[in-house]
Order: sequence, then C-alpha cells, then structure tokens
Amino acid sequence: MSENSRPHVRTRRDHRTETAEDYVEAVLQVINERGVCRVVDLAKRFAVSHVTVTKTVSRLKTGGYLARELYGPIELTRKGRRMAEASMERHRIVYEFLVALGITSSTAEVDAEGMEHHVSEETLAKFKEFVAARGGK
Amino acid sequence: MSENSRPHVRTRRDHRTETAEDYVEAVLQVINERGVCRVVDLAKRFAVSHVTVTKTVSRLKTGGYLARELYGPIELTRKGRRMAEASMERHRIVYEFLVALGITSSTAEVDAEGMEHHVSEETLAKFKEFVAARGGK
DNA sequence: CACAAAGTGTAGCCTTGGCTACAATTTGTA
DNA sequence: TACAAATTGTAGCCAAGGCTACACTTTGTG
Ligand SMILES: [Mn+2]
Ligand SMILES: [Mn+2]
Ligand SMILES: [Mn+2]
Ligand SMILES: [Mn+2]
Repeated sequence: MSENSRPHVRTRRDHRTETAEDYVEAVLQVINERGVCRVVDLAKRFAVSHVTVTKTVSRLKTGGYLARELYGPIELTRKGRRMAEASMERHRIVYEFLVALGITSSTAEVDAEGMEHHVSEETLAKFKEFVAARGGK
Repeated sequence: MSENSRPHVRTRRDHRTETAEDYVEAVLQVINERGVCRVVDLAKRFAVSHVTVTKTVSRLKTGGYLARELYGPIELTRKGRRMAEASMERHRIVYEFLVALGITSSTAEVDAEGMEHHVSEETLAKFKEFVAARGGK
C-alpha cells in the first residue's frame, strides 16, 4: 500500500521494470517467429544499437530473466518466461481495449507500448471487461 | 511520422518529455495552492530528495521552462506555463476517463500519472468523447 | 539580537540506458 | 579452404535522475 499508492512513486517503479518486461516479451516473440533470438533481432525491434542490447541483456541475465553464453542466442529462464507471458497478455489486453474503443490499430500499437506498464490490476480488469462487452464494437 | 510511429521509439520520446511535463504541472499547481512554489514543495510532491529537485529545476531552467534565482521560488516561463496548462488538461482527461470507466478514484490517480505521457492525440480525443458520452456513468 | 530550525547549495557517488569506434568471432560463399 | 560479410564484444563516452553528507543561507522565535 503506502508508498506504492503515491502517483509518482508508482510511476517510477513502473519504469524500473519496463525494460525487463519489454525485453523478455520481445525475446519470446522473436523465438516464436524465428526459432532463436539474437542480439541483432532485438536491436532492430527496439531501434537501438547492438551495444545497448548486449548491455541490457547482461543486466537481465544477472537479474535471472535471461540466459546466454558468449556469441550465443538469447534465451528465457523460467522466471523470464513467466514475466514474458504475463507481459504479453497485459500488452494484448491494453491493445485490444484501445481498438475496442475505436482507436486506429497503428495508433493503438504505439500507445499500448507505453501505457501497458502503467495499468494497474484494477484497470486491466476493467479493460478486459470492456473488450468482452463491446468487443467487435 | 516515420520514426515517431515505431512503438518503442515513441515511448522513449514520451519518457524524455515526462519530467518536464510533471514538473511544470506541479509548479503550476503548487503556485495555485500556496502562492509560491519552493524546492521542498516539489520534493514532497514527488517524494524525492531536495537535491534531485534542485538539479532537475536547473535543467528545466536551461531548457527555458522554469525561472529561478538563488534561494528563490520556482517560477514558470511563458513556455513553461503553456506546457503546464496543456499537461494538466491532458492529465485531467485521462483521469476522468478512467473514472468514467469505473475505476476507483485513488487507482485512477495513480494510473493516470504514468499513462498520461503515452496517450496520443487520437486516443485523447476518444477519451474525451467517452467521458462526454457516459460521464456520470 | 541571537540562536535554532528550515531551506537550499554543492560535491561526489551510483545505475540505467543511450551512443561511436574499433576489435574479435562466427557464418556464408566463391 | 580462403575471404567477405554479418554478428558480437569491449572500451569509453554521455545525460538523466536518483542518493548521502555536509556547508551555507534564510527564516522564525525567544
Ligand atoms: Mn512496452
Ligand atoms: Mn512510461
Ligand atoms: Mn501529470
Ligand atoms: Mn505524470
């Protein structure tokens, strides 16, 4: 409760987990799309240099989310996969909510990428409800 | 268009303007509430140290958003006031949208603080529409 | 006025997440 | 098998935004 319920404090906390969430999610998607996930794949997806990806992957390896050996592909640990699945689900709900609201799919894609990290459980539940109710429109 | 329409690129751009938006908004509110805005007021509001506030205020002064002399109160420039008013308006709409959706006001406050920076013009317009339509419920 | 309390400044440290430049490795191909 | 291309690593730089510790100013109070 306490410190977590102060707006800016919660927002800063959201931002601290954002990179991990986006990375594990991307790794899972790339693996599903191409079999393995390499540094370049993430660099393209995030539009950052391969150096940034390498460094971030190292941090996430230390954090126990990713596994990787030198020059090898990027893999998800159990912990990472759990987070990836939860993130994808949440991301999907936010996206579908925006679409159900009448937002263009391309705008919904972009907005959802940032919004997803700031949606509480309570709000996510309402989003899901809304999609179920007026799903097609 | 182009680079701005790539999800992660847009999200990173949102984050670069986030601090400025939150600060000018807070300065305007504190001035309206207590007449003047001091470093301590912002430190309490954001729940960070006074040092962090001082440094950030300096940056925003350099950026032309805030005005301030040594040991003096924090003031808004024209540019800062413009941004503050736009940010407050957008923040308000996001908050009211969540409430109209059925979210608890305390949750809406917290979620809105992060979400506001990632809402496009298109989405903001839909939010406004939604509030107008089913405002009271 | 004098002193205490509150507010502010400054130095210096840290992590995250960006980058370029260049070196090394791996992979594809003639 | 050689060589070229692609990929990855490493060094070193930067800005934003956090912090503590300590010094200095300003403000309030007896
Ligand atoms: Mn995201
Ligand atoms: Mn954000
Ligand atoms: Mn705000
Ligand atoms: Mn905010």
